[in-house]
Amino acid sequence: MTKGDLHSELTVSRPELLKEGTDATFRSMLHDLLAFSASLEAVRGRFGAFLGLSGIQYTLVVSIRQLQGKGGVGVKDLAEHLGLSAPFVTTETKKLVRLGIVAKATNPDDLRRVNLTLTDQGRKLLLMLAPMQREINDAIFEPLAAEDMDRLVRMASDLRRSAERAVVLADYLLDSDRSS
Amino acid sequence: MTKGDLHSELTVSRPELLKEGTDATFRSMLHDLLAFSASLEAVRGRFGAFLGLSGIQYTLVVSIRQLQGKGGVGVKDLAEHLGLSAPFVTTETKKLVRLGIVAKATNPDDLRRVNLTLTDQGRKLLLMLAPMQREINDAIFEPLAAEDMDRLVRMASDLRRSAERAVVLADYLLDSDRSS
DNA sequence: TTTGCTTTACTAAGATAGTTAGTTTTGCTA
DNA sequence: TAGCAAAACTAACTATCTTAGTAAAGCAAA
Repeated sequence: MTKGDLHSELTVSRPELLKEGTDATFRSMLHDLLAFSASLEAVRGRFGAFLGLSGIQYTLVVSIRQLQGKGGVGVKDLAEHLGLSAPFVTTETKKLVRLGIVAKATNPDDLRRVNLTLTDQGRKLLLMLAPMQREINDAIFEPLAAEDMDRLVRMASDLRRSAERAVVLADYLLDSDRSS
Repeated sequence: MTKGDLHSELTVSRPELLKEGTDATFRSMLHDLLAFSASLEAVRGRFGAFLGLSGIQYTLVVSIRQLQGKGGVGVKDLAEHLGLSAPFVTTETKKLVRLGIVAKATNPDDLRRVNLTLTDQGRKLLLMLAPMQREINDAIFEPLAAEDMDRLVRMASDLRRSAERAVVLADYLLDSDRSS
């Protein structure tokens, strides 16, 4: 079978990933990437546990800090930033408000909106976590040389965009398959 | 604040990631990596949908094909390969057996074990999917130059290992924090 | 200015993707 | 051969997330 063969069983066609005619290297790399991201999520869960939160609650707290700017961030913007549904953000932030980590106020310029901000306690919690984060994050990226690191920053950004496009493409292919 | 300051709010200490004294580059890279892996999972879900399966069922089918070797793969080995619990693999593979995609047989050499293999129909399904996979996978990695690709293979492998170690370290830090 | 469409957040209900605990059967070893 | 270990399974539960529908507020056109 050749590279362009429509009936090939190969799951990728880039020659860099086809050693000796198989896509084994590619599959192995994908498996590594998925395992890596599973560990990243697991670490996030540990960061949350350190603060008495679930992993997703930790992510919400960090994102609110990042996005709140001067006046706070809305439910919808926060949901979009994290790729979550707005109702889910509503219910989880309500829990964080009950815990005293997040404050919720109506936006005076648009009464439909809500301004989410961190409370003093929320900021304090994140500061308590920083030393542990530093140790863990350093451990994760320890094997990478300095040049690798710079390249990873760029590659992560490129791959994020191309993978998002690929999801759209997959939806399109799936749909044209269904209607054929 | 200096790099080694125990009270720094920085979440990483590698100088490559500290542009102008902030860890913004690092945080942004982490966000990109997590968004990338979310898209990879989304794509996996589309591959499953193409075959009438959930994302995790698709992953199980592919892993069974990869691990079955001559006589089939056991529930426990499959669960470990994917980082899942054995009971979850039991229930999901039962569904795949009902769908005629996977065959389950008692291992004659050890009656406690089970041999999971793909049926002819299962193999046929995966072959039907290959062209779409090739198109999607090529799209995902399109922005990477050939040298990037080689480096990514190596980095994925290194990062997988170091991140797994970091999870263990996080558990240790969490535990010593609890008991102090 | 009021009619109707859109946007924001919220509640309720439910799906999905897993887990832990406990049981049964088989295999292994002192 | 007694007893511990290992494999798979069942049941019950949990976390994470969605969709559908509702209510209130804003906006735009007649």
